[in-house]
Amino acid sequence: MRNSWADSVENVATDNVGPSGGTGASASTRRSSYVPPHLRNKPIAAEPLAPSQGGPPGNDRLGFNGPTSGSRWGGSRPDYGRQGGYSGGGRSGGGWGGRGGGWSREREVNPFGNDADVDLEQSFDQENTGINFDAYEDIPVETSGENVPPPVNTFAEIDLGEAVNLNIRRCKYVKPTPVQRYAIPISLAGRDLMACAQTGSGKTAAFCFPIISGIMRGSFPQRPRGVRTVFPLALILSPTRELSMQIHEEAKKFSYETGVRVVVAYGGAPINQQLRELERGVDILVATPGRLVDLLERAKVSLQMIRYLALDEADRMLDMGFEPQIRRIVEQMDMPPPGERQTMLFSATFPKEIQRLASDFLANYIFLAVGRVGSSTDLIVQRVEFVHDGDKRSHLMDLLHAQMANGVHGKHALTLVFVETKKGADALEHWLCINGFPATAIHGDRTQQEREQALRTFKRGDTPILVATDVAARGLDIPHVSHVINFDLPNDIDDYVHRIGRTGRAGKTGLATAFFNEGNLSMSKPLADLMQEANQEVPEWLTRYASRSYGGRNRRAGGGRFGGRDFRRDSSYNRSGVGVNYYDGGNSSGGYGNYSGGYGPGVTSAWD
DNA sequence: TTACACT
Repeated sequence: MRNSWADSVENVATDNVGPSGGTGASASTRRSSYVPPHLRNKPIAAEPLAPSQGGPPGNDRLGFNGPTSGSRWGGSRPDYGRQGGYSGGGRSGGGWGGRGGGWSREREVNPFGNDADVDLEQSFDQENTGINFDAYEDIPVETSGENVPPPVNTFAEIDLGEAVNLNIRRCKYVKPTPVQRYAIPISLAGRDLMACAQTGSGKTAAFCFPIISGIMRGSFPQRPRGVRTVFPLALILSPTRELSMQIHEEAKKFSYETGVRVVVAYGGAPINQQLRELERGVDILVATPGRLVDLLERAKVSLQMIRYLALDEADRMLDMGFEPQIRRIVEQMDMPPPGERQTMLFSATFPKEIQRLASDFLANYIFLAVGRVGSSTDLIVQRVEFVHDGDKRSHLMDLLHAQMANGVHGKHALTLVFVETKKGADALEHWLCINGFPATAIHGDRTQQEREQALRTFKRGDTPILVATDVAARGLDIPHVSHVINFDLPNDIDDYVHRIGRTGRAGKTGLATAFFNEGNLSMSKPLADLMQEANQEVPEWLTRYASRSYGGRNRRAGGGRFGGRDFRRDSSYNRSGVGVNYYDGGNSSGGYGNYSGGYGPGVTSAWD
């Protein structure tokens, strides 16, 4: 049902974010044969498997047994340096028929919906991708580290395999985003990676594609069977339940009909259903830390077969609240150490002290910084207004009324309002509702059902205003958020960066308004600096506050147009200062000669 | 000090 205001914004917000993830759709009927998991990696017999052959016994749910060999991708890649990695390329003639396969005989739900294959033959124009590639022109990129693999320009250049390539087309991805262009070759080369890139710039695909293709072509020892413990090959951790769900949804699209199984586990939901999913088999586990620790303690999951570890929103995962849990998972359970697994850390912000912590998890890693696509660029118009606490509600009301008067609201113009506390979120939601604004709220004191419901009605536009705590600050991809209001400013500039990154997604423009008052003095300088960097109009009064330099504990991760800079380059972490050349400013060649593994000479001792 | 992360 469309009404006039919806029509009026239709032209403004015409993003198209690919196919919706329909559920209940039947699997493609084209799939005529099935290669069971326990045969997929068998040495290849002379004849390909007949459609009717094989099929696991009903209780064969731990898959991938038997000696492994066989890669459909026989060609060898240039070796970019990792010794003893898991990139099992080089063999030829193997394969499992390119028809997918899987852990159980049940049909895999088509995450693309019924009609996904219909237009596969059409040529894709950029209108369909949901990503405005023009916005990616001239994105500045920095890489550092030893022997950095060169970026690619097209998916065709990347050897991800037929099945993944098909999913890329189903996703209507025309060409890789900047972070994908750099991160995928790095990851395919088996290298560890620390990457700064705004979510919404294709980060999830950047770490999922290499993991999926690596699992498909890799050879792994037989996973124990007959026990209630499952042994995933890849672990993806994220700081919130909703973000884990979102990663899971995406990963299922990327792995459709590849035979690679993705399972999600998070708290607030009944554990039994998650356990059942796990017991049906799992290659890639997406999880929040708390629930994963629970599963590990119950010995339902073992990490001893982990070959890929990805931390999304890695700086959050390593900050005070999360660090002990993450260390426990990564260092104190049965996960293979750095060097024996491949580790990828992604975040839009990477403060140096967090980089230092993170380097414990990495071996000879490459640092990658992709200029922000969605936050401190001109894609987001940032405004700051001086509003006393007592005036915030009426000021918010003014903003919302003004929006409505301009026709900027409705299904395609959602407003996300960030507050500091859970109580504050409830209070503001209630106040908005009794004042006639269709609002809902999401925060950690609501039940998981309520949280998911809130996100759903917000996305659908049924409640086009969402009041949120920082639970919604990171990573969530909510199309059509046209306005982010920082009703309460966060205490940390990086949190601000993540919050406003909920708008201006995938190359589209957005508006971010912040309410500033005496309670936010410590934010004046970092906020003014950030806005300045982003060519935003900085109000004169904010510059005045900033020049008085309050607080000062608010670090900017890096300068200029980047979300961060390799802390190994910072001389304060490098006492010796002797010609350590980690850094190649032009992302091209040369300049790695002095790097000798680990963190490099003079660096390891810098903080111990 | 808050928020997030398991029953």
